[in-house]
Amino acid sequence: MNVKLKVNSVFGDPPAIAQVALDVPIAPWFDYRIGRDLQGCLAPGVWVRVPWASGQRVGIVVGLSSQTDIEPDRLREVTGVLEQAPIAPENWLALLRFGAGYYHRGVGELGLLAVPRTLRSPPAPKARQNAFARARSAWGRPSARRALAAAGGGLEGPSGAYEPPAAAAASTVPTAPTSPTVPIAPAAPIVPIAPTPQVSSRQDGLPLGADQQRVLDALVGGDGFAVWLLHGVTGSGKTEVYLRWFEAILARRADAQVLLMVPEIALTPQLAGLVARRFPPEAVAVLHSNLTEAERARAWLAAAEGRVRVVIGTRLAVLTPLPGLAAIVVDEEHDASYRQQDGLHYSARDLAVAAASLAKVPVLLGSATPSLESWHAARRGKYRLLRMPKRIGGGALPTLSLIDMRAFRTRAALAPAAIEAIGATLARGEQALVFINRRGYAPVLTCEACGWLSDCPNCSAWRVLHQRAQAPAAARNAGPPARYQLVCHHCGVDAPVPPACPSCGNIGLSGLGRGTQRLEEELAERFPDSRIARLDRDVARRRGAAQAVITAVHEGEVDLLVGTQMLAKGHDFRRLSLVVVVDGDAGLYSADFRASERLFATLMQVAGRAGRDALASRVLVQTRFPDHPLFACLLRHDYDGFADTLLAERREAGMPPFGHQALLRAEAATIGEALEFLRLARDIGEQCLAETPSDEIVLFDAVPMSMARLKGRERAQLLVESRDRRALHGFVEAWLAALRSQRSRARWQLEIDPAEI
DNA sequence: AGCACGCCGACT
DNA sequence: GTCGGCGTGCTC
Repeated sequence: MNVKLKVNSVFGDPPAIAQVALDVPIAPWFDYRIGRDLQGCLAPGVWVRVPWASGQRVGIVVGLSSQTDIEPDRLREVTGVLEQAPIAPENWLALLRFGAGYYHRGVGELGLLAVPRTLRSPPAPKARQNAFARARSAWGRPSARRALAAAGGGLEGPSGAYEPPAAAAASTVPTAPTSPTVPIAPAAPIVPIAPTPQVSSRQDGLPLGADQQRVLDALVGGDGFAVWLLHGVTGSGKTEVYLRWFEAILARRADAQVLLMVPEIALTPQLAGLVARRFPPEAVAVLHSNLTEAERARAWLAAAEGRVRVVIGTRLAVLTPLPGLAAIVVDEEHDASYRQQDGLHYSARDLAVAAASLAKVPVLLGSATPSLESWHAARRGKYRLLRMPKRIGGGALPTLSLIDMRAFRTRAALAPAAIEAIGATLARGEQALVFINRRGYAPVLTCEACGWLSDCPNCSAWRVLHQRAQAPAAARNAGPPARYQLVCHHCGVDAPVPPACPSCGNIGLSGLGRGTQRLEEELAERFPDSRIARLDRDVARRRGAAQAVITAVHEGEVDLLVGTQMLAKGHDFRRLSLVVVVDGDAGLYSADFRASERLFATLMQVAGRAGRDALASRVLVQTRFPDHPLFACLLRHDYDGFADTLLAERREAGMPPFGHQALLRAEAATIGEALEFLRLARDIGEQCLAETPSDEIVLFDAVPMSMARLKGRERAQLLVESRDRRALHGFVEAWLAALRSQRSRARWQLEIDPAEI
């Protein structure tokens, strides 16, 4: 490609061009002329208003330059500075630059993602008050912490202003080192944090356990950037370690801020509540997707101006500017909800590590079942491994056993042994949990007689059932309709479903992982006298409904709890002594190579729900594959064994974390159009490779996606793999440039490190 | 991504 | 006669 030639140099040295990041996905930034009145007022991190098409937009200056290659007559002028906005700290800008480069997106796309809408929309000329000023002045009011109270389960913050000791009140809001001659937001008092617990917590007054103390000592003794991987079983007291570490860090510097990332606030109310009670309420901000716009603006601004010391949030919180960032904790770091699944796909866990590195501060990744990526990094010595293998208070881990479902040819969801165990538990007056491990996996085909599974002739992946796209009318009349196909999501190979088992000739082939629909009826029939409650997405959609169910369980108003994924997390039910996992192998065989890693984590986690209060507890896992090595490790509570086995497999297959992936997804009105675009993209990719030979890159064939017929549009995807991350990113850069100049009716998007394929 | 402009169906 | 469907094109 030829380089472009037009460079409009501007006379005089003072940079006359501002590079402004906007939330517009067509360029990394946009150049604007700097008018005379704004000379010297602009610097990286300053928020500005700029003209955009027929309107105005809010953006952030990310650079200054004396030249541009935009034609002079198209170049427009910065309208003005948002003087009420806090200057973006350098650590945040650095994270945005890194993230934008890594995900091949614009700085503004990433950076403005987490900025509350009210703050990033251009101020209305006739608005009574500036959005920033409004959000700022509202923070002290009790209503501002309603969200915190909700998350924390009934926290009542002191009303009115908090009066800090004089020493702390003297400090000011830190500003970016690049801060130019722009008025700074009024300094707010910083809340001091004492190094000792102030309010009661679960472990208050108790000394830390030996493991906890050892881990805390290691953390507190660290300095500068480090990634710590804390592998601690459920109930080992990770939360208390986080809190004490935070207290130590916050006590060191009056402007220090810490970030606690959690998978989903609504599902980890205990953690949020604990933190909220441990620190002065005005020192804590909670950021999650259930906040109202006003709440979000207040919390975000308080964090961005350094007025709060502790920020608790879900994945988006990693993109909050924190001028005093001093440490990050990612709790349950393996959790899938750290990955943004639509729009701009990113991994908040990975960004947290990058943020820590760029800010030269430590980050702690905590989990009972670390992601294989993190485990591998720890094994290589890149991350520092810390262990807490025992439950605090010497509580025993639950006893796990398997129920072999191959013995039952009926479609009943529960085996007799499971029903019997539930009955015995209820008879003792204890609680039981029936866990449904349902997920939207495309099912693998299996033979009910011999256990054959639809493997792929080309790779180490499984082929999964796809509903065939509508066949052309001519073909439809031609013969028996082949409604299903077997498709490999990895290499793209497809074939009609065989009429009989290729291994034993049996006719009974079926999709794996069906048949939990009747579960509740079955339970109601079997245990008519028990109080049954259900908790799943549908129930949780209603505001407060999930909390109501959980409260009822805590108060002993429920005997039998039936639920999905959301019950696997965080909750600590005291009288729960039995967990039955209905479909313990859902996802064991799936198109997605990460499915078994997720299954193991889910099963370990749900097992951790049982018996945290010293009741002798059991976990029963129903499966049709009791010989699978995953279960052997699970029964022994052997994470290491499982992870190392899986790592060896991944190494063999060149899969992450040993290989790296990018996924091109396309969406069009018909599957034909989507595939056509991807085939073209593949040709273009091959050309890119021919120009810049890099034998490490593998482009696979386009795969039509069956499940995703959203809004009448069809989707397809194409996988790219490489052993060498740099080579992959270099290729992607060139490939994207070529693809963008292509016009197609297909809508497409490139995903780095795809979560599911 | 928004948001304009622009050219064809069912409604007061 | 209009309101409105979303196809196409543009934004420093």
